[in-house]
Order: sequence, then C-alpha cells, then structure tokens
Amino acid sequence: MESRCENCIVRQFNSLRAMSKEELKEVSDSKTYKTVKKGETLFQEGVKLNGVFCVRDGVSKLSKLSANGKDQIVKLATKGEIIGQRSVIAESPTNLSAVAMNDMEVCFVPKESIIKAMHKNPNYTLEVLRHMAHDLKEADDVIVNMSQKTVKQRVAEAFIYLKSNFGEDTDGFLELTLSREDFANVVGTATESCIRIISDYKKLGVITTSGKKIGIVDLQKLQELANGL
Amino acid sequence: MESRCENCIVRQFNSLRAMSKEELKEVSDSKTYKTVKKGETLFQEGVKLNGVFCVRDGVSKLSKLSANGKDQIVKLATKGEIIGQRSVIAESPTNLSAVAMNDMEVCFVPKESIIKAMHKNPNYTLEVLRHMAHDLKEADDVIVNMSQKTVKQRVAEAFIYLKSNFGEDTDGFLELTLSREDFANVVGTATESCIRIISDYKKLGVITTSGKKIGIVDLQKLQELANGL
DNA sequence: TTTATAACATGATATTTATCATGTTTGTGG
DNA sequence: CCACAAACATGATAAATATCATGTTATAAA
Repeated sequence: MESRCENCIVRQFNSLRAMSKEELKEVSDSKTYKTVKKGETLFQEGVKLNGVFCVRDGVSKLSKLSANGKDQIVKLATKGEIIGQRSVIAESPTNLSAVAMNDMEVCFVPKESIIKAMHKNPNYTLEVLRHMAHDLKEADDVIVNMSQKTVKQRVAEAFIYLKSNFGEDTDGFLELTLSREDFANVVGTATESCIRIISDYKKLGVITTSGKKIGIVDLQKLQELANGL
Repeated sequence: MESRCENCIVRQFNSLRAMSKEELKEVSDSKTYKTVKKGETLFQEGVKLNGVFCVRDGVSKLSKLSANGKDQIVKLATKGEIIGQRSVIAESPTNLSAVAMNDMEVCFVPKESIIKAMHKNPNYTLEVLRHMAHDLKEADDVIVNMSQKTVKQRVAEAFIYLKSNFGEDTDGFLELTLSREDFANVVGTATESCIRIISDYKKLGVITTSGKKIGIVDLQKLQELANGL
C-alpha cells in the first residue's frame, strides 16, 4: 500500500508539488506510512510535533477543547492536506488536536526534511506560504460567520461546506457522515440545538436523513437559508 | 518625516528584518510614504492590492462587512505590522477592508519588491511564513473564543487584549480608545449589549471610564471573568 | 454660543440559544 | 438474540442576547 512520494497523486494537492526531485526523494526516504483508525488521535493539542502528516485518505478533525468542555472543530482536513505544518513552522506546540473521523492513511514526514527544503527552495516555501494564506482567509471568514450568523444559518452553511468539500455518495448522501455532536462542534452550538435545526430543515424539505446520513435536497434553498433570506 | 527602511526601527518587528541589505534598498527605493487620517480607508474589501502597507505609526482595523450590515473587526494592526500581505501572496482580492483607527503613518511597498525577494531569499519567505503561521494560530483561537465564550467573557478578554497589545497612557487608560460600536465589532456583538456589559463591569469595579476612555482597574478579576469563573 | 448630529446609555421586550429532563432509537459486545 | 450503552430526538424551561424605544450626553459645525 505504501509508495514513493514521487508517484503519489495526493502530492498534487499540496505544497510538496513545489519540491525538487531530490527534495522529494529525501522526503520519501524519511517518511513513514501509517494507518489511523476512526476515532484515533493523530496528536493532542499542546504537544510538540517533530514532523507533519500528509493525508492520503480519510478525514481528520482539527479541534480545540474549550474551558466549558466543548470541542470546537476548526477545520476538517482531507486527502492531500498537510496537518501540523503550522506548528512545525512556528516551532511551537500544536494549537489543535487531530482526530480521525474515519479510517485514515497518512504519511508522517519528519520536520528536518521539510525545514531543509524550506531553507533551500524558495518556490517550495512560497507554495507553503500560499497554502497558509488560503487557510488564513478561510479562518477569517469563519470568524465573521461565527460572530454574525445565527446558528440556523451556520448549520445550513455547514451542509453546503460538507457537500462541496467532501461530495456525495451514489445515493446522494453526504460522503462525510458526522455524528450530531461533531456536527454541532463544527457549527459551534449545543448538540440539542443542532439536532433541532436538522429536524426543522428536514421538515422544510431541504435535506433528508437516513440514520446518521444526511442528503441535500434543495441546495439553492439551503444557500438562501445560509444567507438569512 | 520619511526615512530609509534600512534605518527604520519598525522593521525589527516584521518580516522585513530577514531581508538582505540589497533587497531592503530596493524596497526602500520603491516605497512611498503616506499619512492616513483617522477614519480614512487604506483599502476596501474585495479590491486587488498591488502592494503592502507597513505600519509606522497608528492602528488600522481589518474588518469585514457581513450580510446584516455589521462590520466584524477581525484584527487590529499596529506599528510594525504589514497589512495586505495575505492578499498579495495569494494573488487574490483582499478579504478584509482596512480603516485607520487614529492618524497613521504607513509605507506602501509595491508587490514587485516583495515578490522578488520571496523568490530569491528563502530566509525572508520563511520569516513571512512564520508570521503568517502566528496569525493563523491567533485566528484559530478567535474562532474557538467566538463560538465557546459568552459575550461577557469576550468583552473581558477584549480589554485584556487591548491592554497587552496597545498599552496604557500615563493616567492608566487604555492607549487605544475605541468607540463603543467599534468595540462591539471587535467582540462580535450588538453595540447596546456591549455598552451594557461595560456598565456592568464598571459597577463591578474592574474597569473605570472617562468619556470614551477605559481604564483597567483589576486585571486579575478581568482574567477570571474572561475565563468564566 | 447655539444647534444639529452622532455617540452613549438604559429600560422594555422579543428572539435566540442553552440547559435539563426524559424518552426513543441505534449499534455493539457478549 | 439480548442487554446495555451511546447516539438521537423532543419538550419544557432558563439564560443569553438582540432589537426597539427613548432619553442623555458629547461633539462638531454654523
């Protein structure tokens, strides 16, 4: 199942594509392949990482425990994304913990390979920078949404986000199935409130459910709900 | 009033310190000095920037207008900070607008100088990357606070933030004076709610006010309030 | 100085959201 | 298959917050 970075499709999606052949070889030689089962922890908040994780398959939540015991999910990282990069670059402990939402395949790349490439290859560093600039924009948008939108709007938005980022299965259900609790932790609300709104939206006919699975029925209407119309 | 970047103290605080002498000279030759009066706009959300602003003095709010007409302040940038960098790096329109909170002195540096240095000097790029990693961590923390803390807690936190980032004047009042509306837009709440909480905290004796000015009386208690104790 | 305007302030009320209680369904190990 | 725990669901209520109304105090322009 393991293979060389040079041949890895996943690389196309992240900053590793800006590495030179030699750099990539070094990364490939130093990396270790890992499978992570659903629910397992890649790393805890506050620990020091001596490398980054490149996601080959599956999804990881990046979340932070707040004082009141709730776990705010800040980001969902999927195929192609690099996890732990911020911490390695800033040489500081991780700010978020990473837990697998489903079975994952990841490669662990020791920070030395990353840092070495950064010092030598401006294009690679620049590519990492571009990705981080993108993440920062998204984070800023989340801040605005969190403070200005109602829970109902944010729930609608979360559905759209899940659809556009993780897609649907053949039956039209969202590919990434979250527990109601995780979903509430993405939206930043109480689990019960979240469940209630899901019920409301189901009654409204904009979504369907089948067990934990959720299907989007009326994307346009959902857009309108997200915009508060 | 204008001077060379090579001799500018402000540079110590930002990524420009990683530039070589020659790069710095080029930046200095290409930059233009500007004063911006309180309330004036550096740039609007959604425009393309062909350079970045280096803040020599004063404070700028970086904010985003939401659908309901409220202006969420995402960041307050002060002396030494570079504004507009994310947009230039990602080669995308600005996500936030920048407005002067008080009279400002800024230098405008055309993006060519910045980009050229990034392609040539990995240390500079790396330094920019470190700063952005720091911003991203802060943004993630704001997300968690926004979703998990009450307005009261966030108000307390905002006072602490203003004190530690902008300091106090000789009379013990916060150096950066915000209107109640701007303050509410930092916290992400309605202006009236914000005013009420300020009144409450004044009655509680943790802060004092004198006109718009706010002074912190009991920092420790304020810390406790921010943590919900 | 006067006057107009914006900012500040507070009460009353409505709305949103969280919390607590309780019951139902679903899934899983024995 | 059964028992038991976890997840899901919904009602009742409380708490937090926004909104609307109105009055007061600054502030700036004429």
